Amino acid sequence: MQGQIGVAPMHQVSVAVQTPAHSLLSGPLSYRSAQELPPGSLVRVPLGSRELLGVVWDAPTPEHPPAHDPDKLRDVAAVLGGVAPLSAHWRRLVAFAAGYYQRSLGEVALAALPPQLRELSDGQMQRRLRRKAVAPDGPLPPAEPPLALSAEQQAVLAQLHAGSGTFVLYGSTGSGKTEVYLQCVQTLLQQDPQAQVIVMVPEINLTPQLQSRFEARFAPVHGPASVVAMHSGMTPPQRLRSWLAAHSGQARVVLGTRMAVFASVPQLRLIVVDEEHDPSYKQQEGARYSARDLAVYRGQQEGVRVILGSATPSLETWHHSRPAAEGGRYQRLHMPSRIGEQAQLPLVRRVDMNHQPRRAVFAPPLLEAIRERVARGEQSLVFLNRRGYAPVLQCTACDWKSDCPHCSAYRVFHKIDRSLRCHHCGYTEPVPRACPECGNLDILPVGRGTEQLQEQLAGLLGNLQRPDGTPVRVGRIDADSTRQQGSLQTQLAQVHAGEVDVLVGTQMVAKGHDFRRITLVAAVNPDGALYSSDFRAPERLFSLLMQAAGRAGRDAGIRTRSEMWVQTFHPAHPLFEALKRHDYPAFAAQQLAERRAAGLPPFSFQALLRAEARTQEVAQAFLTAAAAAATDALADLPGFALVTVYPAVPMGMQRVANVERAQMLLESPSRPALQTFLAHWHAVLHATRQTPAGRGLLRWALDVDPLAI
DNA sequence: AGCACGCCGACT
DNA sequence: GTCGGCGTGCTC
Repeated sequence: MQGQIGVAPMHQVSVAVQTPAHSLLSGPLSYRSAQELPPGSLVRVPLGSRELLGVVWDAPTPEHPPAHDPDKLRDVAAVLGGVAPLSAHWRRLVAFAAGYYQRSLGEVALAALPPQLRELSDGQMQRRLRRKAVAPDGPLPPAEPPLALSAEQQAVLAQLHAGSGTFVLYGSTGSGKTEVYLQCVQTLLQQDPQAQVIVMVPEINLTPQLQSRFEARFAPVHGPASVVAMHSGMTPPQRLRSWLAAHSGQARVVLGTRMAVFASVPQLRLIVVDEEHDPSYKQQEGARYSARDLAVYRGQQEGVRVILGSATPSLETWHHSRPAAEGGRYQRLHMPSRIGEQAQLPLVRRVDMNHQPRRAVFAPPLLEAIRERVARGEQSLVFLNRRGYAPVLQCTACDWKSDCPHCSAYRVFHKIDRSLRCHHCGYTEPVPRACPECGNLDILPVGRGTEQLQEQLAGLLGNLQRPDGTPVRVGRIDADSTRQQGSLQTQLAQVHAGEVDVLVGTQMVAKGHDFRRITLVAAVNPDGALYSSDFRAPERLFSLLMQAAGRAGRDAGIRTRSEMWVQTFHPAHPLFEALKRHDYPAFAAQQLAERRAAGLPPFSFQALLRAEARTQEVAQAFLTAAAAAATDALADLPGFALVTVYPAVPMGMQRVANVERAQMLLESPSRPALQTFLAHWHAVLHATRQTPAGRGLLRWALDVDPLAI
């Protein structure tokens, strides 16, 4: 390299490398290169004493000269020649995400690449690329034929093919949304031998099921590597292989979780976001992006269709899909009917807990209904969104409770291993024999979780027999029972095989899994979300209950109409009224009216500044100083007056692992005004950290479009 | 954020 | 005398 100085002209390149947004090195760094490197090239560059993977961004122009002394630039160490440069579309997506979510370009760019790319040299890379794809054993099975479509599905498919832009596929659980995705993809892949699509699901758990459906349909036609998965549960080599297959155009379908929105897909023709309302699409650390929102942006940029599918769309999406005459930007497609012989939606029954025996966990009529199901050989699903045996342990003599010493939360009692576990920091201890405060031997569980429900149900149904004379079995599926790799799949298989009569579970079982023989779903205690301080709690509850209800009665062979039972102290609540009618539009209209009146999203835009420190005072002092600095430094910005900065407050979970957390809400009716404010605030925040108000601060972060406040 | 350099306590 | 604690400061 050095020998070429003065011989070959040296080029200057800007390179995005992984630098945190907090440091002063937030933009791309400048390097010298003997070769001219097209934007998007992958390179290795020296930074300090390290050598890092970087992405060539744009060459410095006269308008944007390198910020650094040109004589002190270091040379690009290596070019990953085996990998084609990342496209301008990909770079624009990354740049947009970095700007919108207030993170550094390099951080977003590198997070969007498979981690193993950072470790491989060009030589290793070339070897990896030369390795032939493993030939499948024997001939491929014939492609699974497409299913016959209902009239509704056909109409929707026709509109998808005729139109362009962003679509909302609003269809009940069981209305056959997946088949619509499959056939839409099939047509696109047939039309264009290079076409590629991205299909996203909210959770890793849901990928195997969908992947096998896509593979059965497309692998025999387009090759064994035509469908690849992309999620964080894969090993680094698997992720690299999928990424390269997508980047090289070999993979035609990229199926994955939110990270898949950043996949390099050169011939993108469609993005599907299934269950688009699901909160999992929002990344909750690092760059806090919404994969659903980025999918819509990416679709617009690349001029390809985006399908947002849900039975209960997010209110933001629903609002955007109002009629175009009212300002809607997405096209709403509706599939109201369930397909198959069992076309009815489950009957929703509300149980007024005010009129049930006091302290009853299960209302007698619900128990009776479960017993009937067991006797008929049908399955029931009991849903409670709280794992463990009891959320807190309490002393009967003094006021001791099972607090976590490191967090502002109770430790949860897990009877299975007699432990007290903090669900926030993980701190676990054996249950004390006596009260640690006063020595009293009577310490009692308060409230209940899935473990306790399972135990109580087993007790209440204990004398019951299944039709074949064997005793009733009560199973449980939650994050605790599925901790082991593959254990969820095993337990689901047991449920499918009919080994369990009553299944107790958290929201994990409400999402996406088909239970063919379940004819009763019960929500034991859903009232918590009705009067929550989180304005999105009702939306989440409605969606969860609709999804849970959708688990029931998907087997055409079962003749009894399935039922969804809701135990509540507020049976007349509008949320349950709408649920009873399966009336999402009514629920959405009511919620949107409230949001409009209160000036909440989607009628305003929000961001949170979060701060962490050893003490609450230090965390809040930083936030308050940051707000004051904004008033001083940003007052002349266009739209400044449209941004409301609320006072700093402790976070809902105030202390986690001995770190105090505080936050400050920003709100504006104008997204551009909020964006302008945030973009300029960044430098101010950085400077505020250096002032006395930033002393002792552990870290700060911005969350744009936060889901929970 | 890494990873250096740098200046003070308990060990082979 | 050195190994190592983590406090500031720099990285194109």
